[in-house]
Amino acid sequence: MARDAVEAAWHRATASGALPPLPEGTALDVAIERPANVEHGDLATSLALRLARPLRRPPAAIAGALADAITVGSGEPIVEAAVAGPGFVNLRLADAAIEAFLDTARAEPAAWGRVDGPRSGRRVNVEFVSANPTGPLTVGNARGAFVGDLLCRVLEAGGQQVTREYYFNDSGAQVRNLGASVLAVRAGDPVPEDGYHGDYVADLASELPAGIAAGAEGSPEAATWETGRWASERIRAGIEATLDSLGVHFDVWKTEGSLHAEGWVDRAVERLRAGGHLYEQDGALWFRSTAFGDDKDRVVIRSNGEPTYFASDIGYVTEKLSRGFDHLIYIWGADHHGTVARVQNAAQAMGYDRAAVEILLTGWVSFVRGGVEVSMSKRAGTFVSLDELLAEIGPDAARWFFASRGANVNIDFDIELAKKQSNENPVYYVQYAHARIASILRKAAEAGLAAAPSLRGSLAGPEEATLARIVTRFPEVVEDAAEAQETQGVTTYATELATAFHAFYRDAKVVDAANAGRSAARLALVDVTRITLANALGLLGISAPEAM
RNA sequence: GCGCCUGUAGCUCAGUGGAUAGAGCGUCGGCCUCCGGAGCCGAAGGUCGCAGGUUCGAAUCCUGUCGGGCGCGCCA
Repeated sequence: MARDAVEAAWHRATASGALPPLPEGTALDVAIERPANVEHGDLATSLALRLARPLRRPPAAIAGALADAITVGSGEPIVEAAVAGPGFVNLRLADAAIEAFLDTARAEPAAWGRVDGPRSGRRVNVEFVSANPTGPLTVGNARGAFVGDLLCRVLEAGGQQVTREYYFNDSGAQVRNLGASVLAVRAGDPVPEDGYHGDYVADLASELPAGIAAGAEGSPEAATWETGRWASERIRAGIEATLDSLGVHFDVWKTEGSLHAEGWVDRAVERLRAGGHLYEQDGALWFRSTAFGDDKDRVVIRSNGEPTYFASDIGYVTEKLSRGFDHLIYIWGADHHGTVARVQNAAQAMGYDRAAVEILLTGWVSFVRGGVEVSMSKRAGTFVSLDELLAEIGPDAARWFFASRGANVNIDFDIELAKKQSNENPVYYVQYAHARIASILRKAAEAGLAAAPSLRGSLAGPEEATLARIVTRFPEVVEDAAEAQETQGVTTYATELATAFHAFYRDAKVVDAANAGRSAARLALVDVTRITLANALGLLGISAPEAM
C-alpha cells in the first residue's frame, strides 16, 4: 500500500523532471521500514538514501522531491510525508486507507498474506530430507524436514507452484547390509561389523515374514536382498509416518534405482560425453568439473563400471527438469557443501541454466541433553529418533524453533531446555493470543454482539490505531519472506503482533454491551487480528488453536 | 594446508548499507472486584570476536587476523 504510493510518487517525480530517471540497470527498490521511533510516523522509506549514489544527488534533495510528489491529504492513503534525518521520507497513513485495506483481509481471509511476487507462477521442485531408509529419522534429520517444508510454504505463499520431493536409494549396498543385519539378529548371530545395530533392527527381525527370510530362490544371497528390500520399505513407510506427524507431506518419492532403470543416468552421461566434458583415466570416466571452476575433476563411472552417486545426481537433474520445473532447490546438510559445485557444474555442462539448480545448505544442529551432546550414529544405534523428540516437545514448538532461526547457521538444541521452557516458548505466546481472541469472539456471540461488517471508521482511538497498523504489515512480511526464502521474519512478526494484541486487550474493552457500536468496531479489529495470527501460524505449518 | 559456513546481552537467537542494535529465556521489582495471569508494566544487562579499509552512513560490504563448525574419496 505505502510501497505502491511511494513508487507512484517516484514515477510522477521523474515524469515531471523533478528527479532524474534511474540509470540503466538500477532497480527501483522501494524499501518500506518502520521507524524506530513511532513519532517519526507510521512508515518510512529510505529510497532517497538508497538512490543518492546512482543518481549522484544528495539524499536530502531526492527525499524532498519525493516527498513533494507524494500525494497527501484527505482521501489519499497517505496524509503526511515529511523529510527527516539524513534523507528518510516519513509517512503517516490515513485511517481510512488502513480500514479499507484490512476489510479486504476479512472479505477473503485465505488470500490475506498470499502475495503475487516476482516469482509468482514459477514451477519449483524442492527436494529435502532424502534420508536413505536404513533406519528411522533422527533428530539430525529434523532440520532438513522443517526447513524444507517451511521453504515450500513460503514459496507457495509467494505464488509459486511447489513440488515436495524425497529421494532415496532402494537398491544399494546399504540395503543389502540392512538385510544382513536383520537376518543376523533373527538368527541370534552378531550383527555384521558394517551392519545396523539399532533397536529397530530387532523389531524388524521379529516381524520379518518367514517366506522373505528364507528367500524366494532359497539362496542366502537372495534372502539377504529380499529381506533388505522388505526392511527398507518398512522403514520408508515409518519415515513417511514420522514426517506425517510433522505435517510434512511429500508429493514424490523418487528412488535412485528408478533413475537408472529409466535410463536417465545413461542419457545424462551421454549428454556430457557429447559435449566433450568427459575423459577416461585410470579406467574410470571423469567429468571435467575443473573447467567450471571446481578444484578437481569428478569420477562419473568407476573403473569397475559402476556409476558413482554423482552420476545419479546428474541423471536426476535431467529427470527433474524433464518434468517441466523452472527451478530446482536442494536442501542438504552443511556436510555436503563440497558436492554443490560439481552438481551445478554438471547442470551447466549439460546446457542448463546453472542458476536453475539452487542448493541450500542447512547448518549443523548440536542436540544436547542435560549438557551432554547426543551422538547420532545409525550404525552404532545411538541416536534420538525424531519420533522421540516430537513426543517430548511437540511439532508446533519444534517448527517454531527452526522457523525462527536462519537455515544455514549452526545452532544448539538442548532437548531438556526445550521441554522445560516449552510453556514459555514464544510459539505458545502467539497461539495464546489467537486462543484469547477466539474466546473473546465466543464471549461476544453469547452477549449478542457481532463484529461490524466493515472496519470503516473503527480506528477511533490510539489503541485501535496502533494494533491496526501492525496488522497491516502482514502482506509485506510474507512478501519479504518469499523473496528471502526465509521464515525468521514471520516468527518475529507474529510475536510482535501477539504483543500488540495483548497490549490492546489490556487497554481496550472489546466485549461491552453498554457500548454496542464501539464493541462492534473493536470486534472487527480483533477478528482481523485473529485472521492474521492464524495465517502467520499457518504459513509456518503451526496450528492456531481456538482454546488452549 | 585449501575451501565453505559461522562469531551480536548471562543463555538461545533475530537484525536483507540507514534514525537510539532487538526478542525469548534467565535475573530483579511491580500489576489479579472487570472480556483467558500461557498475560501486562518496569529495571539491570552490549568495545556486534579483533584490526584495518570502502562512504554521507557498517553488526551488515571488502581485506587481514583469532575462535567454533563442516568438508577436501573411483563413499553415500
